[in-house]
Amino acid sequence: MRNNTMGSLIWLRLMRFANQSNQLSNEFLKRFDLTTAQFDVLAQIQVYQPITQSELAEKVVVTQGGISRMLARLEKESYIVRKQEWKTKTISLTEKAQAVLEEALPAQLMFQSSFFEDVLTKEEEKQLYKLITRVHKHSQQKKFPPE
Amino acid sequence: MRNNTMGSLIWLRLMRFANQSNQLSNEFLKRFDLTTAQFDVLAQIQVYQPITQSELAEKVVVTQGGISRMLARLEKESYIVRKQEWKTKTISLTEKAQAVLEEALPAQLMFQSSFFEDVLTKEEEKQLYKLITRVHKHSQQKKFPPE
DNA sequence: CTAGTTTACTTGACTAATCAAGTGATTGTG
DNA sequence: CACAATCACTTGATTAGTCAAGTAAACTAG
Repeated sequence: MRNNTMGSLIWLRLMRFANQSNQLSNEFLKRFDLTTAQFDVLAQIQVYQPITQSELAEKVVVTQGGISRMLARLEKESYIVRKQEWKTKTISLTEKAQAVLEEALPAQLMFQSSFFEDVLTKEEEKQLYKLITRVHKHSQQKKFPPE
Repeated sequence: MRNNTMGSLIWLRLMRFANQSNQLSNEFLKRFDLTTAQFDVLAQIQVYQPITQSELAEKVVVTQGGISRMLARLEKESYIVRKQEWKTKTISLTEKAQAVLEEALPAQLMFQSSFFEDVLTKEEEKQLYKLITRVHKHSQQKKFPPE
């Protein structure tokens, strides 16, 4: 019926795994009162602060509108401050966010790693990273799929 | 600064790729007037119809509430019909959905495959599938992360 | 036969995203 | 100098999902 190709099988697996691990990550981060999306944004800000909204949007691969809303939420929870500077808004972390990240970041890195370390050898991890990186980079070139 | 582990690097790549390819898939399916999520649900119904809502929710890994809303949308667009049977609602595809899928399904399978076929050898595809399957299965066991 | 439990589904409040249209400074250019 | 274009950001409408509380049918006692 559905003569699945190898590629479509990989795709399904990948999507289901991404979904699943995202949910588990949300569950995990609940103890820090964060969602995966919020953590991702805060971690990027920490690395690149001070940063403008549009730059940040690019880093986390979200539209301008998306980042605007996300930052509005994060500001309401006083994780970040936005300073109007010229026409640009410059974003940086508050003490609160800094403190939360200090705990959450290493924990989350461990958590993420555990998905792979528990079942793959060092060699296999490297192999997987190599393959997924190649696939990812290729997909970025793909921007405009042929009609 | 961020002493990233191999695992956390893989995770980031995987998530960004899942995100990216999901967006591209949405763009691709626009010609059929479908989103990736809708396509996924319709394809599952096609395989398993007639099926109940709760069974379907499990297949596509979404909550009861989520599937309820999704099916309400699909019904409004008359892609599916829901027949109350006892206390259960049995779902099946309409002619319209059947016709759309006939075109969309092979196209989408091709599209998904192209992410991998273009950059990996047959051998590497098998390797990637093996690794991601192991990782995915492991994540399903993981259901309740340790406190 | 009525009361309580379970099952299947819905719904309200929320997070997170998209697109497209709108706002409001800053920067050309005639 | 004024008008248009551009840039950075916001916002309304919509899709897609979550959780938790609610409804209604169908079983399961006492």
